[in-house]
Amino acid sequence: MKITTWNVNSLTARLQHVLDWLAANPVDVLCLQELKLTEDKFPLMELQAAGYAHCAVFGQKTYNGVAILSRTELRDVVRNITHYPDESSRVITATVDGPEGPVRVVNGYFVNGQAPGSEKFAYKMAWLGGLNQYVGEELKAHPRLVLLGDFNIAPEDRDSFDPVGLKDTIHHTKEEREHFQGLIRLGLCDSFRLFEQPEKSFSWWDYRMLGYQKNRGLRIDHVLVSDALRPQVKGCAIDRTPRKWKQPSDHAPVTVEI
DNA sequence: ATGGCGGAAGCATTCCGA
Repeated sequence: MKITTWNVNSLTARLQHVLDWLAANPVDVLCLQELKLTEDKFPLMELQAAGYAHCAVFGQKTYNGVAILSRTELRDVVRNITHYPDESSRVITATVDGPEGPVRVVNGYFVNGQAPGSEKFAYKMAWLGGLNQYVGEELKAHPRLVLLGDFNIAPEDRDSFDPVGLKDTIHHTKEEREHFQGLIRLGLCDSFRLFEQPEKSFSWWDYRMLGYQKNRGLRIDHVLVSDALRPQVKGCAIDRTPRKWKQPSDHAPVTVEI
């Protein structure tokens, strides 16, 4: 089965791109971030017509918002993370049935953090602590687990177009990378790195300064798979195609095959 | 040194993203 994560930067603005991409890439599960809409504005009819009969939505006006779209049933949906009183809609969790058993899918839009030392960075650190605790508990109950989404963390220097110039700036700090490793230590692995990948593989490029054209990007969208799922992962890839379309999201979709 | 683009809210301009 194929599971994709994609930060669409407004589902209202990007619906046609999502539909066009799904028509060409009929994945089983699509996890979206930055919907920027409330659930009553979610384009359920259009997505159901595209084959995604089961949609779990955790929306919010203007900012944030996440959803899981599936061809098959979604069970035990959880909105938000426990142990952290987050006012933003950032995490939605559901169980889907894969060919070799159920898969727990945790879809997150991680806090951006703006700049080290800022209040928003402190929020990012606290939120990441709450997320770690939440995912640890989910893993105990559901060993076959995928944690995916927009992590807003470039885990290693090779995940940045300019690791020297951007050293210790947002997405590149030791503290953020330590939190990423904390998730790995729960018993997860970065599925993208299980396979040979092109040099300078990124998932986000700034709209400004011809970021995409110059491949000045970051790899901040990730699919982490649990130790129980790891032996059956067949591939993980970033699809840069929709980033070349007119008025694209600044993020590319990332797909794992299990 | 800074903003550069793009979306939302809402109608001029600000906030926010990464």
